Amino acid sequence: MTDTKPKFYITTPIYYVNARPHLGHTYTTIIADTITRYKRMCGYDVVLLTGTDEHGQKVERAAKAAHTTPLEFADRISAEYRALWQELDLPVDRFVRTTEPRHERAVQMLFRKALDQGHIYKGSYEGQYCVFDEMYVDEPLPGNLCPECKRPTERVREENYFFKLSAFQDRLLELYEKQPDFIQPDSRRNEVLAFVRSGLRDLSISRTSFKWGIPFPGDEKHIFYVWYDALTSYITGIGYADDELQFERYWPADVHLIGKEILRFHAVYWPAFLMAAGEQLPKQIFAHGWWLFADEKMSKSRGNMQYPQPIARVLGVDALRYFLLREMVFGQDGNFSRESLITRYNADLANGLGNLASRTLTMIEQYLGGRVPARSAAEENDRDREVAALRQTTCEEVARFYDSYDFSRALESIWGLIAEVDKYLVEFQPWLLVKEQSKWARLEMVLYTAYEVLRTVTRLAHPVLPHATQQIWQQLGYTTRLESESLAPNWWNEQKPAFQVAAPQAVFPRVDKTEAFERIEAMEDEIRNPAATPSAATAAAGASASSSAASAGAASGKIGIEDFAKVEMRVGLIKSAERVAGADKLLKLLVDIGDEVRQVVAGIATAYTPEQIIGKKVVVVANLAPRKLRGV
RNA sequence: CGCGGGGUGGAGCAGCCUGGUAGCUCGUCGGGCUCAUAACCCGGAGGUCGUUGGUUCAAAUCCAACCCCCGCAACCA
Repeated sequence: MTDTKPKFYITTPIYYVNARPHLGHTYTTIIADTITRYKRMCGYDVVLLTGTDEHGQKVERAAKAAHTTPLEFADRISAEYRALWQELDLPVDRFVRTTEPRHERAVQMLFRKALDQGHIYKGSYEGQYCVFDEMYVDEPLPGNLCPECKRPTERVREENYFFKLSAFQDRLLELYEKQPDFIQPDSRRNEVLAFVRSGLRDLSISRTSFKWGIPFPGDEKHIFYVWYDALTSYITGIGYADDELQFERYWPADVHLIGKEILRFHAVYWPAFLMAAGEQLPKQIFAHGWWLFADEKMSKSRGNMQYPQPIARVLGVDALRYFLLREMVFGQDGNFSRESLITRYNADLANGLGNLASRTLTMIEQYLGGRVPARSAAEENDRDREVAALRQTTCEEVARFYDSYDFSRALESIWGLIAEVDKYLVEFQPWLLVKEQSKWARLEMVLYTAYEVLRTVTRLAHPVLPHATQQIWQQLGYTTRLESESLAPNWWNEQKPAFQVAAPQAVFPRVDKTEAFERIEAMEDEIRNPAATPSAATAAAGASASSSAASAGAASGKIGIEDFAKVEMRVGLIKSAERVAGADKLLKLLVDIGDEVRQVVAGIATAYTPEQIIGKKVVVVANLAPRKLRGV
């Protein structure tokens, strides 16, 4: 059945597990989700891919610092990403982890094809290497600092496998030439053109200095360069090495959505890697800008890291989506502030869409007994026709903007239509018409116009505001899922069924600015500075960390998956156990959880004696904040 | 000659590619209305569009030079 529909394959980057998901990742994923919803309403069979990039020296080192293995470390962060997308209702069709076996197969397959075509050679390279950025410094003079991170570089001589990037310079330039929209927006395309024209050097695509990566087929000393590995995930997720039919259906990708900082990898390396293997190229690389915070780049050290959860929890997921898509101008950087977030929420969502829905539905309910108004040609005047015309041009315009991923303009256009009807209602004052029976026909025509616009706006805004629009849709009297309604061209001419509206309910209740601000800020602080991590606490104090043994724990209340994902559970072996003086339920346990021996206090003395429990294995929540119990 | 982004009424931005009455949101002042989530509507005040020079009948918009701000260690869309 889906085979009859045209396909649309879209990807976000696969996010590096070195960082916890923040507003930036969320932005990209929200755009991807919005495009996905839009394309589905236009009748496409859409596949949305995201995932986590889990290899590389940085992960290896971060894991070591966290006293864990790279895989466990990656597991944890990867789970955080999945939990976040779930919390924000961003359903992804394919989630690729670069540590999966299928991905390893895909990378090796792509590589073998390039190898067979003679695009890979083994060479030795000696130069100044920046360990941190995992790259060679251009001018290999000893003592040079890394141009990226200004750290000292190390003299490294490596036998590496090289990819003949230099051989693809002309073909790449030809690609940019023939497909001007391959890289969007245009300003980004110019950057890439300049870079490629300046000359491409062959690229070392293997590493031997560390182990955390995908092994080279036939030469186990080597592992793949992280970008060769990571980019391949775009084909892993649609069956490159496993499912030829699926791969043929969905590849090439219709758009790779990325942030501007990884443009070179996507616009230069990736097409070259694919060309070398004889695979088709993605149709478009779309690079968006960054969110700045008070004009500064988001960064941990500045303490202005922004997380999406507080916004979603205080104002709702739709408010977050609306703000991000409305405020960021096409291809540029955007400024994030809670002030403008809340202002936009109140002005556009509460006073704009929410209020229009409320007043329209209330009047229909009060004046027409809830019956959906019908159009009457006899009562229609020029002004009505003007609004109807605007309704149609808005539909067409919004489709164009959505098609070019210009969300701020699409939303502006939709909101222009909302404002038009607010004006229209004041102009014809249905609340006065209702007082004279002779004007009831006219009244219905006015309400018809308002209803039509509200219906239109609800549908148009659905890709951006999936939850609120569904609510309004039901208040309009529909029982269908809005996502299964069409946004394909000319949908606006379809007949609407006759039925009763449902009771109006506020979909975007106004919020008190100060209060909302403070709530968001408080949650933000909590995420930024979580209670001291257990490893840090034990290392610093060498003292009491208390934790609950799962066998004794009884969860009270329900937690969301996002909370569960934060819980780090470890299996530990109980080394010793003793009763806690002055408490008849508590046992003090020393539990070996692999990289440390943790002291745990558990309220299980009534069920187990110390003798019984020594040597048993238990599940421990390893990242529970330490607390003193009975002085232990 | 490092790269990139930007300088437009109090704040945040659009417009610049495809020159032709300076627009939007918020704020502010005054008025209207009462269906609505103290909302909505109308009107006002407020800008020589960073500077200088050039092209042109005409420049925020094109060209040149200059000034200023921001990002370019890590995290990182």
